[in-house]
Amino acid sequence: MPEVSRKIADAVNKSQLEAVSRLDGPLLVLAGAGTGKTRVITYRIANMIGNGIAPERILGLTFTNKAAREMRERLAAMIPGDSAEKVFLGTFHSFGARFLRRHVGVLGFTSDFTIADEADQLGIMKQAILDVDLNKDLANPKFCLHLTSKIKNAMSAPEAADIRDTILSRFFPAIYRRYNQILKNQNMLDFDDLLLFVVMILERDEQILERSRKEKTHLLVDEYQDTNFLQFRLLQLLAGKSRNLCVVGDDDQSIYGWRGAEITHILRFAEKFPGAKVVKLERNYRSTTTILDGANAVISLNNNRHSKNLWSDLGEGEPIKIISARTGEEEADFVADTIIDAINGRDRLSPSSIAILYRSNHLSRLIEESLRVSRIPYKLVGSKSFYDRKEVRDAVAYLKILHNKRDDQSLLRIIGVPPRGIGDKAIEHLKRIKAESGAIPMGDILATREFRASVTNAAAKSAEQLADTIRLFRQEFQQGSVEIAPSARKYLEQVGYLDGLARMHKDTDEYIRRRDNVLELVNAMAQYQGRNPSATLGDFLESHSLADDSDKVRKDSQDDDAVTLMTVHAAKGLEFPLVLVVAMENGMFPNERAMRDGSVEEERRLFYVAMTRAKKQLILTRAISRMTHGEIMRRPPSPFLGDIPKELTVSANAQNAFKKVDTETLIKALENFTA
DNA sequence: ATGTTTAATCTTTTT
DNA sequence: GATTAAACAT
Repeated sequence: MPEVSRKIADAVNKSQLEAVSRLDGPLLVLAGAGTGKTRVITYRIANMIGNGIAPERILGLTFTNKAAREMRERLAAMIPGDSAEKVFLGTFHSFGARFLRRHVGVLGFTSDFTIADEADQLGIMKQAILDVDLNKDLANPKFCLHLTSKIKNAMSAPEAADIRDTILSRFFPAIYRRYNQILKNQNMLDFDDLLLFVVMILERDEQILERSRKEKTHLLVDEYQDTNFLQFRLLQLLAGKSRNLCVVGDDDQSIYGWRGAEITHILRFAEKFPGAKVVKLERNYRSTTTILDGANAVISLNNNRHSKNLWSDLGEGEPIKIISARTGEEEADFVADTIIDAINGRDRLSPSSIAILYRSNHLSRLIEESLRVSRIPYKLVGSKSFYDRKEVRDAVAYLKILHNKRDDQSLLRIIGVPPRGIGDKAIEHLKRIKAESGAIPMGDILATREFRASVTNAAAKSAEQLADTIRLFRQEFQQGSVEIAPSARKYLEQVGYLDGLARMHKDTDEYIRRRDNVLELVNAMAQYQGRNPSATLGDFLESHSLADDSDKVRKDSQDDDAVTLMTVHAAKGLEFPLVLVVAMENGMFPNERAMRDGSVEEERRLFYVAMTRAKKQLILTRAISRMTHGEIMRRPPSPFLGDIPKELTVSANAQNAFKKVDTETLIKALENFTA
């Protein structure tokens, strides 16, 4: 076994040391919640470098950008020089994107491909359905995208899709092929292609495979329980015969089954990589025994799991609170009151040490209102983020068409925004000519005689202007060594978008707000280039496409010290002294639709993740009735609440928890007192 | 072609 | 309850 530096050996416990020091061959680290997983990974990388493995040859894959960022920071603090910079640490998808920029040529794409976002995918799928002449009532575009993703992730043929509808099952293969063809025509890849194409190239091309294996000799994967088939296959290919593959994960925290993740990968790792060493991390450094025992009791009801025995020596602490409110509003008020008490009361918690978790995004709304009324600073992770605003997406589309002239989706998005005399009719002609001509980019059609002859003078004129401006700035950006932010701003002005916003919104406040959002995007570009001085527009767009929830944080105040609101999914990997989980009702958590898909165990794992985020105190709240779809719904409490042993919990009603005295009663009481 | 009103459709989780 | 598509009026 390789030497481990004294500094590292002193910083880890016995089982952690095993995981850190065994550098060759397959290794599975089963890391329960709060057992120092990130610590193990970073120390392990430091140990690799300490033992002479070149940092360039280490490939660390994660599922979120945030996890990658965190690891790099911790690594940089640990090892001297710029070695930490040289390790590839990133998401599977960003690795795929980087790999494909080099190699995607063999599949007929060019290296300046763009990544299709959800809106692009939907638009392309709608077009594909239209192209195969199917009545759109028969082929739901969203459902088709779902099927497409499943097919790609399983690397199977569209004929193998599991479709009950006989008509759709007959047409789906054609739709699937047409969808991919449109993507290719536009030099675009969807998210799944980012993984699929890497695997295809590695399987097909022995030389690239050998070269890749030599380049990355030591692989490390975080959150292995979330890998899907493509990701598994990628690891298998890259690991090769040397199989220097270390995967870290916790089967109990597998919560992405709906996205194709297969828990069997972690359950059967030792079968797929015979001779694999297995290290279990069971000592929890995070939570009180009350919280841990509660979480263990809940998760032990699952059948499909590695047995494990998580323990901590952090003391019993407070019991788990279960609070019933009459309505969602009352629940939200209770949450705000609890937080005020935690901050100002004897606990003196800082807002940033408090998290409010929920199963689905829309549940944040009521809570937000209460927090605002109570003037509690908060930040919202994910959900309707800044980047989802219409004006920001429009601005991004303007930039995308600049970078990729074949991106028809972006052109269609911006051609009528702001209104410039090109309306439905002109767009019909544009699409018609596109269909007749084959693969000519729509942007080029704008300048053709046929198009100009088909539409009104006004439309032809502004189409020409639009095409000219785009061409002009495309050249500017292609020259490289451009300061992307100022150029982007100039472009958005000259193309008439910023002025257009004013025309589109008579309400000046709204106009200013939207313009500020667009300028905020420009600002984000400047910051991006500040971090990566040689960055091009394409680089910015890629990082924008691959951004995840943890990159999308909406702050309600400038204060960094704020309460965090997020979904349980977004909370994975994080910890907080005080955690509140809201909407603990049957149907909400566990989620009704998820239950219909038969994934009770995954819902339970999700609840396990929620519980194990808490270090000192866990509060679970529910509302007896709640507004959903605009009508009041009564729901029974979540069955998960009953799965927690009674001796670990205390239950109460929200209205008794914080006695609210309105001013009138107070005055009366005072009067009585003075009298 | 564009602006305004009404109807409809959904909210599970996301790289 | 909020966003988006479709229908209608200017």
